[in-house]
Amino acid sequence: MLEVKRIRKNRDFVIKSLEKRGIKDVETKVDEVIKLDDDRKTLQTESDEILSNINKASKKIGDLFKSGKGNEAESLKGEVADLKQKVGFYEEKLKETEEALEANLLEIPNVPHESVPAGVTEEDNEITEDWNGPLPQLGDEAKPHWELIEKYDLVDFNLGVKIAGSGFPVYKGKGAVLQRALIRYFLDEATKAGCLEIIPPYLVNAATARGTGQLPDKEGQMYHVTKDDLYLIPTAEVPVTNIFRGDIVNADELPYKLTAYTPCFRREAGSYGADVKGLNRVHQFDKVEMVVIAKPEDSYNILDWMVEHVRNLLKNLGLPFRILRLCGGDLGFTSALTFDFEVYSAAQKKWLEVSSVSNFETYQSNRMKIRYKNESGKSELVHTLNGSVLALARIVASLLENNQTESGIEIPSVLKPYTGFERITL
RNA sequence: GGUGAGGUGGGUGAGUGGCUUAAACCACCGGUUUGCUAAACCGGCGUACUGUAACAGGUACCGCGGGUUCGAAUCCCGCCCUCACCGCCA
Repeated sequence: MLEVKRIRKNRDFVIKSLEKRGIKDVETKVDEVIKLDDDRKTLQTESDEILSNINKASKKIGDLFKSGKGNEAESLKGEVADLKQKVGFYEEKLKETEEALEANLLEIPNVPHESVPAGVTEEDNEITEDWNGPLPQLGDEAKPHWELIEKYDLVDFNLGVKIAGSGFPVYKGKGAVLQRALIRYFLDEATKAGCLEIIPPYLVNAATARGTGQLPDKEGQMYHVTKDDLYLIPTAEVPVTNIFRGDIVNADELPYKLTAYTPCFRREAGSYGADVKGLNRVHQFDKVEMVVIAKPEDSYNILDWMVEHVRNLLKNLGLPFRILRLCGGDLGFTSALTFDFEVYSAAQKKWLEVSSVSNFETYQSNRMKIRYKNESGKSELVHTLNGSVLALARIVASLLENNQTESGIEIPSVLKPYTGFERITL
């Protein structure tokens, strides 16, 4: 959530920036927060003063008893009782105000970065880098990936339905090996780029889900194990960023660059049609994620660095891709700036989102209280960033479609050391 | 799942109702001394809110939430978590 101090300091700028998201009544919401914060301060000051008087009186009572002046002590007790009643009232008010303040803050999304274009739908996203080479031209006999999968027996969706339900693919043979090869390749590249590899828990508690903002905004997106009150992770971002929840990290060690492979579980309630065909949108998919904890002054350089990392992966895989700067309306609730990567899936003739690289600035770290000591020794919130490097299912879809030939599916050369085979054939 | 023990600052760990303003030690930072390093000595060393031009000052925090009391780390109740042993088990 946003920092109240920042809202107070830059009220007009915050309002103007939030309007790029196309949400209503921004000004009202912002001013409500400021008003509640004013109330909170007043109440805090008043209740603190009374508490201070109670503390003084209590000390005095102790002294009076010790020096044998029991009578005076008894009359003081009466005064304290009055004060306690009064402070009870203020404390209750204070608690209500704090809760209202927090509830209001949770409803305000992150302030978009100045470079974010105003806009409502994905049509308004800015293509910052379009594919300037030729798109793969496939012959008439070209098949979409769900037919290729069947032809070469790489993934079995029906088996997944039998075991779990729709949207839970079962990878088989070379399909499974290709999957594993991609995971290893992505992890190796992230490690080479300086990331520490993590294998986190795949189930998380509510506090963790709240930390990265999945709760309360995206509750319906996650699978919930009610018996133990745990959530299946929708992305490695959730457990990995929460490693630092509540910490004051060592400034000298920043930035922390982490990477993790995890399966990702998403309920995708309400999805239907061509969107969910084949591997386009599934309930369980594999992803390698990168998470960075950075000093505020470094975070946008790191964002660029992450974008460059993803660009290189896609280049090395030989997949046509484009990069989008998300507009205000399409930008995630907690993000300040997001670049999406889309690869072209030649048989479907569709662009598929395979990576989303975001800077959350202090929005997550404020909720999670991740801080560091700046040079003058003051605690300051860190910036958090994350990005997919990359999401597997759709990479596989595009790879199969783009690389199909009459004699089989060609494996990109960077993957050959990992797969151990050069093409997928009948 | 059963039984027991326990949760105190960055770490170890003392503290069973008011000289606790959380001891002491370690770690860390600064200083003195010093060929260098080390040692010794001195000082500093939590978080949040509030407050101030900046200091100062105030309040809260000893797992979490309630309660008793003029006063709670300390007493009472509930919850959570950790550890150990047993059972089951990759």
